[in-house]
Amino acid sequence: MQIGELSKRTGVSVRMLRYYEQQKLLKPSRLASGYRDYGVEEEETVRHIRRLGEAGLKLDVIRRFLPCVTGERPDFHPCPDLLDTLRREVSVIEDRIALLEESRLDILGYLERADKGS
Amino acid sequence: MQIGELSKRTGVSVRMLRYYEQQKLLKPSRLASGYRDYGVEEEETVRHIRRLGEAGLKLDVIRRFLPCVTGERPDFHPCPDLLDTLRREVSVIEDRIALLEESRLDILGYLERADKGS
DNA sequence: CTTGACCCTGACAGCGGTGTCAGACTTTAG
DNA sequence: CTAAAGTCTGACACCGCTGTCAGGGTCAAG
Repeated sequence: MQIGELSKRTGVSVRMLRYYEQQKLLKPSRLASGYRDYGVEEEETVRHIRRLGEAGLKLDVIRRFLPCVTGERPDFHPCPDLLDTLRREVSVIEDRIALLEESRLDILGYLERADKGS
Repeated sequence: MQIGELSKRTGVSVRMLRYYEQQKLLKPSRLASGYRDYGVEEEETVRHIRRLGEAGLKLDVIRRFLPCVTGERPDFHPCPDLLDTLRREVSVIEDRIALLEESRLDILGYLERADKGS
């Protein structure tokens, strides 16, 4: 599968797919033409990247984490500092969720009042 | 209260407090010296800004929303497009929460496996 | 009066991420 | 063969946000 196809399937721009490769998150093989050639599993990998990125993980953290997520290296023995990073990341995510829920209520509360008032 | 004090109380850098003003989110009065002079209620306003910003709202959206949040204008009659923006924002926030929870489980799941494996 | 802490404005720079453009090559369809 | 669509690399530029620095004023304590 080449890059345009993967882009369509994942909704991630061609630009960003190339960027992910530059950041060593993807390593597509190349056709004789030089075109990138992605395997089917890369589609799922891209979704993982998006999810984790959306959660606020920096790409360099994702890069280290990815082999575990994709199961590419189930035996992967991460260095303790990655584990620490991830544990910290989890609590950051949890804080973030809490904040989002507060904000959500802020806005919903206002919308409700606005509905009543109109 | 001047800017350094407000910064200490809110944990928001002096730089950002000035930036918020430039973005019309705060309008402190000025002392004869030209120093900014914040009222006590601004402290709460700043926390609101942070919460909403953390939730992904852009400052220009927050700017329009703020009068409602602070109750500065409880009678405020927002234009419908602000309401639309906010409704959309709520669903973006909800999507974001869902994503965060997925990511959280991704990471927790991995950490658990790593603990077992060690 | 001097010193140090605080404040002012304005500019520059960086972050991670993203779009876009130019110039060149490849592939596919007509 | 030709034209259109897809791809390649590399660069430039912007976004929102944030830090930092320079050059200068203000204020309170010694």
